[in-house]
Formats: sequence, C-alpha cells, structure tokens
Amino acid sequence: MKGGGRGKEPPVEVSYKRPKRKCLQWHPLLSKKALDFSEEEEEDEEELEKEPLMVRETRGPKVPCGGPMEGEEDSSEQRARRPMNAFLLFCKRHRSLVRQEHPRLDNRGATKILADWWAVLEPKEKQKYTDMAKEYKDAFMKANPGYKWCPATNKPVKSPCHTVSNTRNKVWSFPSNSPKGCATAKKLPKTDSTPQLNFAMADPTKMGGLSMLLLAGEHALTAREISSSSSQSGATDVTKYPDKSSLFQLAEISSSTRQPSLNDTAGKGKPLSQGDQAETWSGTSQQGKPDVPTANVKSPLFKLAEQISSDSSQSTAPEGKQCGQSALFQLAEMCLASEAGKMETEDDTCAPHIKTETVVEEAGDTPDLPLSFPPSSSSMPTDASLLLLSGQAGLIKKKKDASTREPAKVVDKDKSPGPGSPKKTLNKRQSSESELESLFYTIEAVAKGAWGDAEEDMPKKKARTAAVTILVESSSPKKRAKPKAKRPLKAKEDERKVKDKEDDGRTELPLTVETVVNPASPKTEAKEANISSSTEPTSPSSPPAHQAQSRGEGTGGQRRWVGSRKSERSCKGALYKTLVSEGMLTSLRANVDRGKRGSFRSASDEGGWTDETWAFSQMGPSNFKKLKKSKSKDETAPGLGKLEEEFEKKFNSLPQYSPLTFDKKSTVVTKKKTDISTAPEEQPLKPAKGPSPSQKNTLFHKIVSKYKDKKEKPNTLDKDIAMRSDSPMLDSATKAKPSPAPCATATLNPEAMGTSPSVPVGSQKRKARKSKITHLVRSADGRVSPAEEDKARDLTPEQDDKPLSQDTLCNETGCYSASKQEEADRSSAPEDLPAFFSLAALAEVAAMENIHRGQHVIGDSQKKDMAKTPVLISCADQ
DNA sequence: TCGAATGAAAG
DNA sequence: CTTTCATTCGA
Repeated sequence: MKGGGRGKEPPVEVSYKRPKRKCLQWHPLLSKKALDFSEEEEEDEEELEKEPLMVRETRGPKVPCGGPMEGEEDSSEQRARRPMNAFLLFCKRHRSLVRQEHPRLDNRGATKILADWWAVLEPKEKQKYTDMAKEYKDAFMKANPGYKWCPATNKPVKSPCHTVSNTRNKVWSFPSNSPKGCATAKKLPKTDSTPQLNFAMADPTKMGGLSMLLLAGEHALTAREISSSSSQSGATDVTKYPDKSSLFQLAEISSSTRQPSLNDTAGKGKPLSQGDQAETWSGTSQQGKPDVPTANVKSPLFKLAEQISSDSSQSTAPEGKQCGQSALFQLAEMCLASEAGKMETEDDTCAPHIKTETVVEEAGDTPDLPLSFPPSSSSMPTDASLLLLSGQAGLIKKKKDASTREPAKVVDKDKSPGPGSPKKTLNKRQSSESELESLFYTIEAVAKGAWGDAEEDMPKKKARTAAVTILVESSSPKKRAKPKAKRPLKAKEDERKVKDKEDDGRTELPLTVETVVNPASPKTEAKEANISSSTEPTSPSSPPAHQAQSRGEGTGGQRRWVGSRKSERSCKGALYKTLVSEGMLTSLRANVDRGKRGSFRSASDEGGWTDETWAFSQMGPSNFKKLKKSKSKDETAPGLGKLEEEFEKKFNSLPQYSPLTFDKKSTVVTKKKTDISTAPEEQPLKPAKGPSPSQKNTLFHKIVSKYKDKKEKPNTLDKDIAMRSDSPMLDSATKAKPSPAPCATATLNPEAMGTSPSVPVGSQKRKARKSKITHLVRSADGRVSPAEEDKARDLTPEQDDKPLSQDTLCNETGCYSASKQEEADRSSAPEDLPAFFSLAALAEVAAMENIHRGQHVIGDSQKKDMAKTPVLISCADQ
C-alpha cells in the first residue's frame, strides 16, 4: 500500500523518486566542487596528484558515464536540491548526537527523537534554525531564480550516469538551476565564449591568481567571482556585505561557480554552461549593478580583470576560465559601477603598469618553471595527459578570449605554462604563479615592510609575514618540500583540510593554509597555536616557523620581482586597497582550514560562536562513529572553499543542544502536560489545538494542533544513561569551550519551555501516513527498539512512561542547574548570537578589520592553489 | 529503496 | 488540503 502513496508515480519514476542525485544539492556557499576534495581528501590525494584536474571522477561509478559530468550537467537541469528547512537543519545538526546516544536506533527513530527535541526547542532556539533556513532558502532562490520545489513533471531522469553511488557526494555540486520548467533561471546565453572550456576541473591552482582579484572583487560583486576561483578553494571570505547575509552572497557566488564546481565533480567536463550561467547569475545576482558595460568602460580594472582571468584560467585551469572571466569581469564592472570613480582613478594608473609588469615578471619568473611553454598558445598542449589537455584547452580558449579583449601579452603568459610540463599542476601553478607572483611580490614587499609604513601598524605584521610565506611557497614549488614535511604532522587536522590540499596534490599549500589562517587575525593565531599545540603536534604550523622558512626561500624569488618594480606594487596595492575599502572583506580568515573542524572562530572571533561550532577539532581524531557518517556530510564538503566553510560555520554556529537538555525539556514538558493548566499562554494541550498558537510559538502551532501524545523516548532510561555518558563528552568535544557543566552545554531552560511550548511536544505523525501502518509492522519485526515503543505508544497511548523515565533521568543526570545557567547565558549571552550571526558578524568584523588594517587574507582550502594565491593581501600602501 | 520527522512550496 | 521533497542512514 504504501507504494500506493508513491504509486502515483509511474514505476519508473518511482525509482527516481529518490533520484536525489539529480538534484545537486545546493549549497549556498558552495558550489562546490569541493566535494572532490572532501571526499577524496587524504585518500584521494594521491589521485589528485595524479590528475589534479580532471580527476574528479570521484566515484568510479560515475566515471564511466562518460562524461559523467556531462551527464550531470546534461541533466543540466539537474535540479538543485531544495534548501533544507529549519527542522532539517536541526536534524542534520543533531542527528549525530542522537545517534550517539542511541547507537542502535535507526534513523527513523532518531528522527522521531529529533522531532521531539524540535518540538521542545524554544522558539528562540528554533528561531536560529528558522532564520538560517530562511537565509539559506533566500540564497538558494537567488541562485536559482526560477527554482520550483517540485520539479513537476519533468524529470530528467536519466540514465545511468547518475548512478552515482553517492548521491550525496555530489550533492554539493550545483545544478544549474532551475528546473526545467522554470527556465527562468538560466536565461542567459551568456557568452559562451567557450563553452567547452568548462572542461576544466577545478584546479586548485587556478584559484590562486584569481583568488586575489576575486577577493578584492568579491565584495564588490557578489563574490561570485570568488566562487569561480575559490569556490572550492577557498577564499573563504564569505563576508561580504553586511546587508546580505553571507549565505546569500555565497549563493550568488555559487551560482556562478556552481557549474564549474560541478565540472570538477563530474570531473570532466561539463560543458558549459557554466560560463553562461555564471554570467547569467551574475547578472541576476548583481542586481544592483547591472551589467556594466564592460566593453564600454574598459577601465583599467577591466583590463586587470581580464588579465587575471586569463591568468587564472591558465593557472587554474580549465574550469576556472569561464568563471574566472566572467567573475572577473563582473568584478570589474562592479567596481566600476559602484565605485567607478575611485577605482578607476587609482586603477588607471596602476592597471597598465600592472599588466606590463605582470608580463615581464612572468618572463622572469618562469625560470622556476620547468619551462615556459612556447607562447604559442595555439600549440596545443601536447597532451601530456588528457586531463591537462582538457584543462589546457579550456585555458587556451580562455586565453583567446582574453586575448581578444586584452593585449596579447596576457595571452602569452598564459600560454607559457604550456601543457608540456610534466605536471599539470605545476604548470598551472606556474602560470598562475606569474601573476600571482607579481601580486605576491607586492604583498611580500608590504610584509617586508616596504609598505609597512603605509599600512597601519597593525599587529598584522605577522599576517604579512604569513602572507609572505605563503607567497614564497607558492613561488617556489620546491620549497614545498618543507611544508610537506610538516604536513604529516598536521595530519589529523589536515585531514579535513586535506580536502583542500587534495587537489593540489602537492603538499605545498597545507602550510599555507594554516599560515593564512594566522594572518587572518593575530588572535586567531594565538588560538590556533594553542589549539594546534594542544590538539596536535601540528602546532609546528606555528606561524613563525613557517614564516621564517618560507621567507628564506621565498625571499629569493621575491627579490626578483621586487626588483622589477615597485610601481606595480603600488598600483596593485592601491587596487586592492580600493577593493578592500569598498567592502571587500574578504578576510578569509583561514577559516578554510579549520573549516569544519575547528572552526575556531577563526578570525572573526566572535565570541565563541565558534565554540559552538562543532568541536570538530576533537572529533577528528577521535572519530566518533558518527563522524564517519557525518563526514560524508559535513566533511564532505569540507574544506573546500571558503564558501563551504562559511556555510559550515554558519551551520555549525547553529546551537547544538545536548541531549540532556532536551530530556529535561521533555521532562518539563511532561510535567506540563500533567499540569497542563500551567501554561499561561497556551493551554495547549491536547485539546487544544491549536489554532491558537501562542504568539511565541508560531512554530509550534502545528505541534500543538496536532498534539497527540508526546511521544516519549522509548528507552528513556537507557538513553539517559547513554546520554549522560556521551553527552558530556560530546558536549565537551563539540563545544569545546563552553561546557562548564558537562550536561549543561546548551540547555533550554525549562522555564522557557514551560511557557510556550509546553505540552505535547511529541511528534505526532502528521497524519498517519501511509507508512504508518507499515511502519508499525515493520518495526515490530525489526526489533525492539524505541521505535517499537513509539509505535506501541501510538497504538496505545501511554503517557506515564515518559514522565517516569524522565524523572529518572533527571535524577541521574542531575544536570539541571547547570543547564539553566547556561541557558540564561545563552539567551543573553553573546555566544549564541554571535554564533548565530556568525557570518554577518564575521563579515562586519572582517570588514572592519580590513578597512582598518586593509588586509585580506585568503585562505583557500586548496593548498596549492591557495598557496599561490596567497592569501594575504595587504593594501596599505599609499 | 523506504522511511521517520518538520516545513516550505506547489498543485 | 494534499503531495513533494529536503536530510540521514539503517534495514
């Protein structure tokens, strides 16, 4: 019968019912290709190395598809997955906890419990989730303008390609958009300058160059660019304007990025539309700044953008191209549009120089490289590897585009990196390096102190240093060796980060990333240091050391540049500065690394919201069982780009309540139930219904109305016990900081609960769905699990159990007091808020900082790429 | 592949 | 109102 429910769908469809895969999950932040990293991470690293670019097939299965990517894209339509609602977010965040408590409990059971928790949750707490969900949704919508929740009729269903074993894996990748029906989304034809371009995977490498610009531009644009460059990698900046939520911004970015990312994921080429989309999106997203006529303006910025784009494309590789260009252009446009005046002025002077310089530098730089390839871009890559080819091809194309727009010089540069080089990565890097180098060198100069004066004396010196270091690393691949060595140490931490690294395959970046982090905020550094030390030996990452090392080597390289010209620096610096001033906050803050894990609040440091974030740091090593699973999710994406990070951060920021808390609540509730009358506002209970939800509980209205019997937790006692033991750990682990009282981590206060929610909380099944019956049956068969009890409960309502059990719990646990306190804290406390707003706050803070200091840090997840990118930009000159 | 839950959206 | 689908992951 149940089938009946679904029955509606044709058999075939049925299967696809769950075709989630079709839909790529949308991530606000990300678009992520990151997946690749995430998944592969350590393991894959090797692979990555091998084929940094294309690779991505990720799962074998898909690969076969022959272009899986295409397939995915083809499905071009693959719909993005609908955004999670508050409850889902909540579930996602707490499911692991539940599972820990009740290992044997299956997800269904867990879900029930979660539902209970959710019901119990105070509006306040819920609010966070709802807000986040809303934000998420908004971002999503923005990204996918015409998106329809229900795909409606069409379903692409397609073939086997999708087979993807892991739907989820891909998840992050973005679908383009709107479902077919709507089409709105995509409208734009975009320039398809090079549709094929898309091949490119996402190379980390590319990220580097672009990242710089992007970073700068991010703010201005919506950051879409970033996505292109770093989406995965890293620019973590999510912060953009305060106005828009970070997610929203991300969404924009992602929109642009997503395809590329997809490509990566897919591994091969997607065709493209990426570019188109990107542009399109950009158009949409930009909103405010419509399209500025690029052509018209052609201000220096544009040129710069072009260059960068070209470079980036080269460096980055294939995928980036399109995105990069579009992004860059957009950025340029944005800049022009928004601040046209300023930017131009400054830029004007600089731009030209920059270009020239860049070129020159490149020539100079090349030395490191195995060789610069012949300029003849046309000369196709020899095909060192298909991957490369694809990537190159893309590059080339881009180049062309670039060339058209821009002077040949750029092109040459691009070309230089030729395919021939044995390692794609290297090549890319090199190419990217050239540009990057110039930038870096500027940065370095700053760091060194050349600009120091100009810059504020901030403590950032460290940061600078770090930046320098990074630069250095990027500049010389060889140096990497050291970093690599370190890597091992980091290992654990790296794991998460690894993802980022993965791409590069070269270890270089890892350090970089860390370093970057440091730069982000001195404080952060300190924290990290502590953390690292405490957590792991990784500490070696300690900035100073790295810096020193890197510098040593780096300096040599830099010098050249330095010698080449300061003017560039100044120009660039000015440019950056301008960008920064505009609003770019891109303080990446190194979050990237921490990403999920630590999320030590990186730069922003808001008060502890970080803490709230998971305690991944701890988790990592220990691996709770959940981890593995969670990994898929969280980690999945992990380290990718800043986007991801942000998303994660945000997600993490969501408060995670300890089971105890809920239990208590439930208890309270129960009590209430018994008392029923107590609740002032609502009278909830049963009879009620709730049409009148209390003002507070809008959310609850449903519950109230539906209210059935509270569902108790089946094995309360057991749970409790489990909880007790686990919870503390979890809490401590999770929350790292806050848990004065083990139990208490985040408790809701009973009082609050009492007031509004009271009651019924229990999840009632909405209606008895089809499944209900089945469910019951099944469960019976299955085993005695809470589920059964629940079922039983359903069948025969028993209320008594709960209270008793709860009481017991309470006694045992005895956590109450603490919980309350915490609760109080939370309510008033900054922590929560910060956590909640983390993104916004970060953005603001970052902005403040940036403006103030004028630094940008870019942390990319991808080491290599990032490394090049580097991360820090200080614009202080002037 | 189903399902448990909630919620948003679409029909 | 009802139905889809988002997340999760053990059966």
